[in-house]
Amino acid sequence: MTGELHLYDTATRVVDRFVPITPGKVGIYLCGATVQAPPHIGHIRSGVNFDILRRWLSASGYEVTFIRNVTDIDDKILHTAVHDKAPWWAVAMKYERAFTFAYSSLNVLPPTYEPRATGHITQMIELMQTLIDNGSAYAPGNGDVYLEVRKLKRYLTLSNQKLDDLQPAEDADLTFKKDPRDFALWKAAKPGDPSWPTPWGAGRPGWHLECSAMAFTYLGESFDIHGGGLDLIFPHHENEIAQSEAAGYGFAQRWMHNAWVTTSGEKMSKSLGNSLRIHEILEKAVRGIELRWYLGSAHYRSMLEFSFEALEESSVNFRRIESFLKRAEQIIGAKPGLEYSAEFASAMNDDLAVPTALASISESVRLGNTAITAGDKALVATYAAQARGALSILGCDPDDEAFTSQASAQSGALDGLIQLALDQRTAARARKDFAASDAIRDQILHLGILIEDTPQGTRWSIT
RNA sequence: GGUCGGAUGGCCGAGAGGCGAGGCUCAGGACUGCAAAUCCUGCCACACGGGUUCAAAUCCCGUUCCGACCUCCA
Repeated sequence: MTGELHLYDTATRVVDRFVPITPGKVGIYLCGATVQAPPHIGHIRSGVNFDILRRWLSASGYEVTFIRNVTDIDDKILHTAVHDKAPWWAVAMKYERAFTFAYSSLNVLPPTYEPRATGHITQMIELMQTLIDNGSAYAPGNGDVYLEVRKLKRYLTLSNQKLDDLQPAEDADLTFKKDPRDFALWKAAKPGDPSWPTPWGAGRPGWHLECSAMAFTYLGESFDIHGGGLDLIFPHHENEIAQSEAAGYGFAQRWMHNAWVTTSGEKMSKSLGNSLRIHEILEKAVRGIELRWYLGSAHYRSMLEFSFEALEESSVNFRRIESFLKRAEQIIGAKPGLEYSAEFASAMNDDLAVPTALASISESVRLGNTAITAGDKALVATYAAQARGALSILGCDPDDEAFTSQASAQSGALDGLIQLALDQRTAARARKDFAASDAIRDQILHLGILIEDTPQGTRWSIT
């Protein structure tokens, strides 16, 4: 692959060269969370995958505008609110915070802007007005507003389906719809539900409208990349396209969809109850940086079959790279730089071939370790910079503040105490009292501190 | 019924006509007081049956199994 970025497009099902609308700039809209429950690792995989895309675009010199929405009003939020006996807006805020926590724990960069659906009712009404004025949508008079899908020039172009092949909705309500496949832009208020006034009656947004309205507000009529999970292709993204194109917008030039995290071969789903929550994994299993490494390690279009064994194995792999960087830092006497190899770049340019990019990092680490043995400081610095720079693009730089601030609290005094024990042990080894030195090593290991003897002296790390 | 994916070594996970990705595990070696770490070597896999080709994990035909979407979904 060349030095030019190539990306897959769900609409064409082909990997081709990425050409932005405006040279040097990229606008991305990512469907973010519907804040109805705590985030599971599938949600955050999507965040991580697109964060890697964003970081690679930035590293490649693009100025990226990254919009990731929060859908803070929908049926499930209202149901949860009733169940929890809490106001719907409290439910939405609670889970929005949980998502924000999960994103930041895994070093997913905050979006350029994070618009909430409820903050864009005005823009939605404007969009609906446009669609009604040009005959694409209709308000039957009960407060609902529908898009008339039979009138569209094209529809279902992403999922490549035929309108008549779709399984008819079982509960299609034809009281107000002209066609059972017409979808709601706006839903009339029911007693007790939150509502906003519109020219067609009080109500609340349908599911798809907010993304079209917000993408237009922040990225304009046409923008470069629209992303989301595989399951959003239909109906969500099809309906976004329908609304936006009916309004005369060019909308997204490229569609990218991340695949699932699965457990036992099945999609991780809220309804099946097999979801793995981010905070549970961080409490029980691994650090944030390791979870990120794992979630980012498979290609974004491949299923990732989750298991704690695989997560642990992946973490072992990561710690090897991390420990190389630590040793390299000691030897060169400074933080390694932030470069990346040509192999890494060409892998990333090939539709973000992270697994291949990972192989190039392993190569840098191996060569770097050999350079350490050889005592070649310049080479150590070169390979350490390659590894660290590549890690940084994947959002897994161990020296990134996002991670160091999580761990550094305990160091300080501990450092001195451990040094005391190490001095005792070094003295014992000097007088060949190996029973004593091994006893120190064993005892300190029980406390979770690993001691290693190297030609450069004894080093320790927290296990 | 329609649409779309997948099946790769003990495990994870790339690749998409020839030149054995990478990692983890395991075994052996080097180094080491011993460990650990590191490096080296080894472990020749592509669901099944046909076909095309000088050459197939990769292309074609068929089969089996698994999964996703079809108006809640990352």
